[in-house]
Amino acid sequence: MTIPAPIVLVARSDYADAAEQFTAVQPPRLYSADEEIYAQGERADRLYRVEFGAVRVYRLLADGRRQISSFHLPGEVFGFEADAVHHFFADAIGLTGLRLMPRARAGEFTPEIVESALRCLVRTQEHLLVVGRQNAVERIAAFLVEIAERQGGLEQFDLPMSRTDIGDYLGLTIETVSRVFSRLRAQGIIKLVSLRTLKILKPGALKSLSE
Amino acid sequence: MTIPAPIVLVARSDYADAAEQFTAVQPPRLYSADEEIYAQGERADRLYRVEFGAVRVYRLLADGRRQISSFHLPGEVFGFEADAVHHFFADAIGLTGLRLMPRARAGEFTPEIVESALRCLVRTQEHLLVVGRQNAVERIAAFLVEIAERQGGLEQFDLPMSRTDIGDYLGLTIETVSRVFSRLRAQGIIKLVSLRTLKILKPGALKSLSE
DNA sequence: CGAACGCTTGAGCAAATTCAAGTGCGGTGG
DNA sequence: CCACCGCACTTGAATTTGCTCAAGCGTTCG
Repeated sequence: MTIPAPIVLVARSDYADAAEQFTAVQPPRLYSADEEIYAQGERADRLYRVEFGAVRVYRLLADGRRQISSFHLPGEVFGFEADAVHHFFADAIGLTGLRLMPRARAGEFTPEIVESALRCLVRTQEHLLVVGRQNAVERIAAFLVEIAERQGGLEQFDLPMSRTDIGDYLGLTIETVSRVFSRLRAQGIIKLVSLRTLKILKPGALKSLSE
Repeated sequence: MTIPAPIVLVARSDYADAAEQFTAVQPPRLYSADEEIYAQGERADRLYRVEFGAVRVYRLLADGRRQISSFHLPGEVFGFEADAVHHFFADAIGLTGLRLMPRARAGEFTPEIVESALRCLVRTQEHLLVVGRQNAVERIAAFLVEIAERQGGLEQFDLPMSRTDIGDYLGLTIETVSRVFSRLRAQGIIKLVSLRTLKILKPGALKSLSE
């Protein structure tokens, strides 16, 4: 089969503006802890970039069960939707600063933004493997490895989110999260400097637990 | 805060070509049952549109556990990756025809393709809720509703995939899938015309089971 | 200083998995 | 055309994992 020539999208000079909208000197919009950024059913006409703090994107069942589909840390872009309406909720975990950027239709994306969306897709698909096929210990290990890497690969870092958030991200209850943390601590694999500050003592052991 | 003007990407005349590459008269490439379409680690330089048949996209753990992140039915586009390398496997479920389309970098997408990718993202995130927070009955019900809708909303339709595939999509074992099918059948909610042909007798009941 | 909230820990339980037989359908060959 | 074979699926029993319910701890904040 013959491969046709690549498809090329060419930008107008708006491109430069697009990049600037995120790096502009204007201050980010502030959100306090647990403040809603958007809700399911709302009009989806913006993208967001995390300046500082952390964000959870989630969906709810009628009876209140919650699944967090992603956390977003500084530098990351979120808010992608297939049509004009949000299918998810998003809110700030702690005090958070976001840069807002308008979006209209799908074609009106810069290459970097499309790339962000694709990274988000791949990450979500990878997360599905964790939630669908790994046990509690593997899920927590994978989570810790992921967060450590996303925070720059340091062995000590802060968990911006609560145990409840972690459970709702990994499809576990808060009690199971707590028990696994305790077990990893007992095995000398991690150390809880404080409730929300974690130190990875045996990175190799943690990685092998996450498969 | 002032909202900057929308970003607009303007296409060259290549745009028309892009649409044509999928609808061209040349025959689709054929894949036999279980034939690999791409593998993890391979170079990702194409997109695929299903002409007929069905495709599974999945990931494996070292010990062979598998998570299918998506099924793709006729009309759907798949093969999106964040960088130049595939993070997943894809293969044909039965005899399948695919139209191939080259892709290079993320910016080189038509609006329709970007839209496809975003739909894929939303669908994956929604699937995460099913796998992370719903029980076996709810998962199967949600799966059947989803497949029925994607096949045009008919009450009778074929399941292109095996029970093993369904289990690996929903994060369940094949035995649990089978037991739930039997239970739904005993309750008169579904009827198995044959092993792979299913009729939904009580669509309302099924939908309420899927939450 | 006290209350509230987030977290931890324990005991019992339920849901889904594992292991182990069977069953039946579809395909192949006599 | 029928019988047989193999594989996918079904069903059952025992086991395990994670959940529910409940109590206690400790930190933080008013």
